Amino acid sequence: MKALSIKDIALKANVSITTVSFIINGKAKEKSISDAVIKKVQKIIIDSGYKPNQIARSLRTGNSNIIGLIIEDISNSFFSRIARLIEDKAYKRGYKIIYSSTENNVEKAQELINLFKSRKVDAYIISPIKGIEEDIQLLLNEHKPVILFDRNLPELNTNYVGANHFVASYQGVESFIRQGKKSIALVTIDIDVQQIIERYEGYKKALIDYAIPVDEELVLKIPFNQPEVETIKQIKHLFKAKKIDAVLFATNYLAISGLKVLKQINKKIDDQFAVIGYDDHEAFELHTPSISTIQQPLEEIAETIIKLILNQLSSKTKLPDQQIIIPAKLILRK
Amino acid sequence: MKALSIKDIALKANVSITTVSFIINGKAKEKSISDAVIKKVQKIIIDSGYKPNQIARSLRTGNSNIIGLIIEDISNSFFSRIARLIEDKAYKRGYKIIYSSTENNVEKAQELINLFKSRKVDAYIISPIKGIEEDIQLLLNEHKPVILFDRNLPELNTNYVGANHFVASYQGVESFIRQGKKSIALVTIDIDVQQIIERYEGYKKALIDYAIPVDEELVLKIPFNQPEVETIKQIKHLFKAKKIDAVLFATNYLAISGLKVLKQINKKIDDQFAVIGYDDHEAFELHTPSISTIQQPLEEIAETIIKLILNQLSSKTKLPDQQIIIPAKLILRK
DNA sequence: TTGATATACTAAAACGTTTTACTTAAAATT
DNA sequence: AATTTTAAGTAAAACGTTTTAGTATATCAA
Repeated sequence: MKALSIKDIALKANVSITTVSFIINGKAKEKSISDAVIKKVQKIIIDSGYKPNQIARSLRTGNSNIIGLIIEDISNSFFSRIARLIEDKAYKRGYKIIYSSTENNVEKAQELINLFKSRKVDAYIISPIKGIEEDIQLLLNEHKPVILFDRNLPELNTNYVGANHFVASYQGVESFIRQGKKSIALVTIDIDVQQIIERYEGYKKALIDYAIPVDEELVLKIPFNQPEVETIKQIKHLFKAKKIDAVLFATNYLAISGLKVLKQINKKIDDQFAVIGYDDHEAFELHTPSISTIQQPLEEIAETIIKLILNQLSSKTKLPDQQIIIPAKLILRK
Repeated sequence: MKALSIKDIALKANVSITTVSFIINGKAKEKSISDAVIKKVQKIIIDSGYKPNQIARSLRTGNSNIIGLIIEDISNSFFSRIARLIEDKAYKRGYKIIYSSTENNVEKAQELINLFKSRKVDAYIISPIKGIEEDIQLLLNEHKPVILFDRNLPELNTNYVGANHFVASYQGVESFIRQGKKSIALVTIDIDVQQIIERYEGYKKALIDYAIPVDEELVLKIPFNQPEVETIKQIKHLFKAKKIDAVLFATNYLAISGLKVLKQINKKIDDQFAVIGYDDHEAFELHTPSISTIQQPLEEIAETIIKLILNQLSSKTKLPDQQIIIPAKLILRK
């Protein structure tokens, strides 16, 4: 049983395909189709359950009403939450989102961009990784709206929405210092992306501003994409080797691993030892004691991204690029 | 700068479009195209960076190498983890996944099915809700492979992959009873889907088998989709109103809410009070004490789903429907 | 030498839309 | 009465592929 086509509808209504198309696309008035015909065709469409073939439509028009979302890993709660928010907001405005994970793998990211490109998505929301600058530049050359988020690629002239990681990280460390901490560790990730570097810079700047010597041995850079057991081993080693009274984790999964270590070595979080996580996670609030964290304003980030996209899609001329930095919030928990 | 088309390649190579198409699709040998021509065309394709337009391809062939995944909520870790696994496995076999959340909203689910249908996805993986039986039946009528997972719709003749919730729930309660618990609560969700009902049935059966009277007041059915504050209120009320020594939560987010309540009312999990969650969650392991849980074998579920789909896609005849029930595992933690 | 078969390739239809550039008749304007 | 404008619609091209049904030449078997 083949699906109905516009031809079938035209046949049934005894009008031309063109007329049906005009009616479907709301151009009936402007193309001076009579009310009687409009009514008749609309009734047939409803009764028959006809749905236009979007593939044919896309082939003809070159667009799709679909926005492609490329993220690092959908199973990370930061990304899945933001994906959900973006999806909701886009949906309300008549756009669908399709998303896929890169796993921080350059080839996979490139393939995804090509997949989305060949599917003619109207715009791209990308949490990028180093190595895909050229591929993104190609999108920009084709005048496709591209919004980077979470991580910026400064060499690219496009839009970016992200949190102020430098300030957030600075404030986290500052709060440690105000509690009288002196030996403050940073567990971060060994990857050359701007937002991670900013977190490190914020950490360093705070120490310097408060005249605390920066000890590089207190900075643990976890290799990217390594199995969690390894990460746990390294964090455990740091905690044992150095006398530490506070630790800032640069991502939520590092913090989760860190909390597992604390549990394993039976080290308590208390007046002697403080922890701040990043990006929040349900486990943080629930933990005993609750874990303070640097919270990115997901709702606001999602909203900003969607607004930027829609502005661009509705404007015929290229809008100026915007770099929107949204403050992150330090949530202190006891 | 328009994208290259097959026509451009044909022109450059001084051959027909047909020849190029055969070469692209690996049919050159079978269509007896000479090696020299194959080489020449392939070189031009590589050098020019030509990528076939998938939309045109889909329009012509009616398929897309894309599998549609429809889930309840991508921000729920059960779904985001399984989405990630499915994505990985499909990707390795040359299929892409596009996914979207229904939020348990019938209309949204229907729209998504229509979206995917109009995008000509080759197969559907659906975590269904009541009310979309007809829409799914339409897919089946069109002979599209459909795999339901997590929840079954028994009135539909199609494939299903899910965990054995009845047994899992039974075993959870049984383990409570073996610990000497008598007043065992179930916090579940008020929704008419099979896998949730099974969890309730397993709970009841275990109590009956061990001659413990079933007290309906110990079963809290949380309305679906209500804000978490409400849920917390209701659980708090249950814990205060009744003398309870064990509680089984029927989903991971209910367990999370329950743990928040325990924290708020400062009730400890210890020899006097036991908790089992469902579907696992990073917070469970990290919690002090760690929370036991009923773990669905995500990896196995994902693998089974993909296998079923690929079998169907590669078979010309309709394969018999399969209902695959995979045991869930009770993970006891201290 | 003739008909069959293999080799090497191609023209054109088809997929289902949108959109441009018409046509035809009626109404309005001069 | 002749011309212009408006109303109501339509034919056909175009989007970029895949695939069917060829064609033309060379080779082979009888």
